[in-house]
Amino acid sequence: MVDAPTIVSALEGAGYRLTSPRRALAGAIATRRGHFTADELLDESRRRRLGATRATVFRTLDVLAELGIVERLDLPTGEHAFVTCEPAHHHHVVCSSCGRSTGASEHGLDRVAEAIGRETGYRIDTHRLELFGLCPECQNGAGLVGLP
Amino acid sequence: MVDAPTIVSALEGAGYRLTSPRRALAGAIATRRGHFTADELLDESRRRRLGATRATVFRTLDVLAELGIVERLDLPTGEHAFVTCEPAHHHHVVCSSCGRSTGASEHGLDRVAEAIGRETGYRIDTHRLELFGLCPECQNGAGLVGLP
DNA sequence: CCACTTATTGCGACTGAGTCTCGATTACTG
DNA sequence: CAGTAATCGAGACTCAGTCGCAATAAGTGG
Repeated sequence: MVDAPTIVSALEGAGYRLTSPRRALAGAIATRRGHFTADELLDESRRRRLGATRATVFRTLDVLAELGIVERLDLPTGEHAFVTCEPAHHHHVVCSSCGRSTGASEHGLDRVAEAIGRETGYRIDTHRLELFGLCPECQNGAGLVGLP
Repeated sequence: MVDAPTIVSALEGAGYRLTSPRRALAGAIATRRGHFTADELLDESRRRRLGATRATVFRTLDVLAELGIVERLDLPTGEHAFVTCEPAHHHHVVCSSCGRSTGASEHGLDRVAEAIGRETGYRIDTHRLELFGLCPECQNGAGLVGLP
């Protein structure tokens, strides 16, 4: 999770204009705990009159993804979703019950990638690891509480 | 890569009917070296009169994915593609230049997943690792030759 | 070899995510 | 405070993927 001012100043720092739809979306994204889809964000924008239409939501998410503030995620169902990322964590662990998500550090994954490079002869540039399972709360039966 | 008879007998073994669109698609898929999209397959079906329409292509790919003969892949661009898989290899390495793809074995990835589970408290059920880079041929400048 | 049952197909309409265009607006710059 | 260029809204559009239904054909039992 990332807070709204951080998102806003990242936009500013990268030379993007601070328009009111962008500020509003930054706020909406900051409150999200789990992963979210573009459509969920659009719904929230309509319900709470944030003043961001479909095109703007997608454009803003594109910009934020480019800045590394959110990351595109492909759920096992094939849906596209987004998560906010903390800079130090490069992989995401997604709860398959409640949708919460958290970052995870490398834990030697680069060594795995290296070994795979040696095995296959490929020169590996990027990799993507997505993990799915039950978050601690859902393991305790707490389940789908407290999510937006 | 997997050859056509293997695909056909897998379908048969699972109790699916061996229809002519399915045989034709099995053949088309077997010749693929890299990843391919449903639409590319559909195009080939139309060009070579394989007698499989859009719905059939998608339905067949669904079945084959369920049988583990092909696997859905999410390219970094967000496109959905498929690759044929060899049973022992559970991850895919995709060439970002020519699209060729090959399988890779675990190389300790399950230990990484385990460590991440411990770090985050999640009970990890499934993971997905996709690696992107340059295949040996493209590193040698051979590039985009010989692909369908 | 024939008739029956039922999975599968084709067709075409439909859905829903994401994109594009373009005129209007508005944030920054000087 | 005016100018300019980025951004926005609205809505048409595209494209992947799905669905429903009538027609077809694959496997089966006689």
